[in-house]
Amino acid sequence: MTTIRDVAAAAGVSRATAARVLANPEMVAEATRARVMKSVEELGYTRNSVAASLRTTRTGRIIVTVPDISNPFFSRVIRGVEEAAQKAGYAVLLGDTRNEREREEQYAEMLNRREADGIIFLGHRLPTTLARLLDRDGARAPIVNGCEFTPSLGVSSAHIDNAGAAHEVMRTLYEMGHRDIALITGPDDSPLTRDRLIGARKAAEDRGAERPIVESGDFTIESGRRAGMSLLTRDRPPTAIFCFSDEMAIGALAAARSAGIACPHTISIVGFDDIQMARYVDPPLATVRQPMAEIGRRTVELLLDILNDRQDTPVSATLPHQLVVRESLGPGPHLVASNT
Amino acid sequence: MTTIRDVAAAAGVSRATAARVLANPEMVAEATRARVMKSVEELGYTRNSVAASLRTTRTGRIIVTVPDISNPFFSRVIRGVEEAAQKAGYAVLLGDTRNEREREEQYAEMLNRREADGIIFLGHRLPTTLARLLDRDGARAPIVNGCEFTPSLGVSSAHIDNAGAAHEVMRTLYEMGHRDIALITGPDDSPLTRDRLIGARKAAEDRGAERPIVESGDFTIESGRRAGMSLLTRDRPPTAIFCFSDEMAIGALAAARSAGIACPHTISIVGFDDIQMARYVDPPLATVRQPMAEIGRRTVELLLDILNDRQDTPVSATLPHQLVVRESLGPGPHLVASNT
DNA sequence: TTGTATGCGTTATCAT
DNA sequence: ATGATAACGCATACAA
Repeated sequence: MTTIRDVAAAAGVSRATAARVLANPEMVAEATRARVMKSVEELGYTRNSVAASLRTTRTGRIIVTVPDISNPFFSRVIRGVEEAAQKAGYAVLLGDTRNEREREEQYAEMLNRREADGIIFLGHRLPTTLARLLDRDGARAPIVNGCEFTPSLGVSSAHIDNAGAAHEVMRTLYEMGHRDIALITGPDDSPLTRDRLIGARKAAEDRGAERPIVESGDFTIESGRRAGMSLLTRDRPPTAIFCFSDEMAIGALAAARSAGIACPHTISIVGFDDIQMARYVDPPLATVRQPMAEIGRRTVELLLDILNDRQDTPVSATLPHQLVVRESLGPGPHLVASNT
Repeated sequence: MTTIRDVAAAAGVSRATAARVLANPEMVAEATRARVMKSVEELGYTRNSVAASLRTTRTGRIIVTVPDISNPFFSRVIRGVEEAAQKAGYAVLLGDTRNEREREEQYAEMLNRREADGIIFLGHRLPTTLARLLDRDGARAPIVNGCEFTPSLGVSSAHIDNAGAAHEVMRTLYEMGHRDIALITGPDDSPLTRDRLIGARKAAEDRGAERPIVESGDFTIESGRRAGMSLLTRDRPPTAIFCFSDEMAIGALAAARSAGIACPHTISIVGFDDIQMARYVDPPLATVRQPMAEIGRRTVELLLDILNDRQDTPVSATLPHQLVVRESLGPGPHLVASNT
């Protein structure tokens, strides 16, 4: 491989000068610069980023861990991450953790080995390696979370107002005449589930309504189908189901179809995320739109702020969500009564 | 940061010995080893991978570029890649190229800068940087393709028999009594489109049937919807549409629904890939199953073979596909006639 | 079994 | 404006 040495030799200058042409061209005389550039071209020189990193202690990489890259919500977030990172000159090291703690730790360890400058973790578990780092460096540790926010972690995060969004959905369901409402949540230990649950229950309370029935899922289609089936075969089934992910809602939709229960006529279904598929299923799915790419971009910005010493206290970036009403949401049995 | 020097000093041995404990423990005396390990623990030492890479010229990373990570087909392939890479001790640098040549080149350049040991590109365009490398090192260049195979490139690749699969779909459609068949293909310049087109036309020829009508899309839902709409509003619409991706098929399904055309009664629709959503749409989508994760894993194996000098001639790995018949595929108008 | 010494290719400091 | 030179932290050939 050709090194800066070769270039310098070919151009008849010192290594220092050759290096300067590449790093600070304006510091070098026009003629010398041209000569060096010519050698660079001729020899096909490209900088060895490993050597550069050793010297500068910067890798130009960020790690991003995600519970499941094949989940359409996360893949959109990742797209935002990649876009922002690439624009800022960073490369993305992708870690699919499959929700396994061990894999989360493995990727966190990479930060210690200096394989990357920082880490963005999507998901709710803070690997112990990162906790240690956080302990030592506080808010200056290059760690950012996406989607789930737990203030006590002391980590910057980009997310929506999950409690608020869930509250809105429930209020809308009540206004449309629904009283028997069920929830299909995410895993019980996730702050995201917790926040939405808080918002949903608060709405019931505000309304003086019964507490919603709760089934928990894991955000997958299949878990939505199962939970949906279980809800729809109850003695007194709900008239509306609010799912904490679109994929689960699509599963619930499939459950209703196979049980011969019409949506939205007999059962209304609302999802969460507004993945692309939401508008193409039958009936089109009402949902809460999350700005997925923007969440991804924002986590990168938060991380860059830390890396560039522009931030020394954790930031909680709340991005706007939007309730998207589509045909899967119809009036409930109490609509008239509640309107008069 | 604590380095191997600190560890050596703390343990009262030379740097070499300390380093050996970590790399070749069996070469070091039991007692010394224990002493060194103790220092490692106490000081919280972790190897600086950048320095190690500079010395060994191995990064332990592979680059994977993908046209669109939010495409469910690719995200599954990537999952397979990540899994296999991680298992082999490699990390994955993800590049979402958005089908833009410039971005493809950018990621290819990273190989030159030694930011990774090899590259897997999903998509059909070979960046010029890689072409140059291939020119120089032939089959020993650490470059592998996934999904699309063009023998002339001289690159190892993992994929299915696209022509064969398309042939099978068409044959099945004919056998079920369809005569007016339309195709919604991918981009015209992709070998994948070309191969499937070849297979489909061959099937028509073998059958002595008319050439299928062709609309081209770009694998997205929206392009499928558009193409589907255009096909369904023809003077003499087809009775079956074979789409080169499930997402386009789902778009076509939506088009049929909005046009009031019943599937499968009036129009049969077949997709390609068997993404998870295929079985949950209404009606469930008939399709060709591709072993997505396996394709991903296999590309990694092919790359590792090159990196470990186990392979010096390009390999074309053809993985098995499977026609999956579901309700979106029904009998055509000529079923009885053709059977008697 | 352990230690000494060198170099990987940069970047950056300090002279000139 | 340019050059000489010293790290960065590790791995390893060679010597002891």
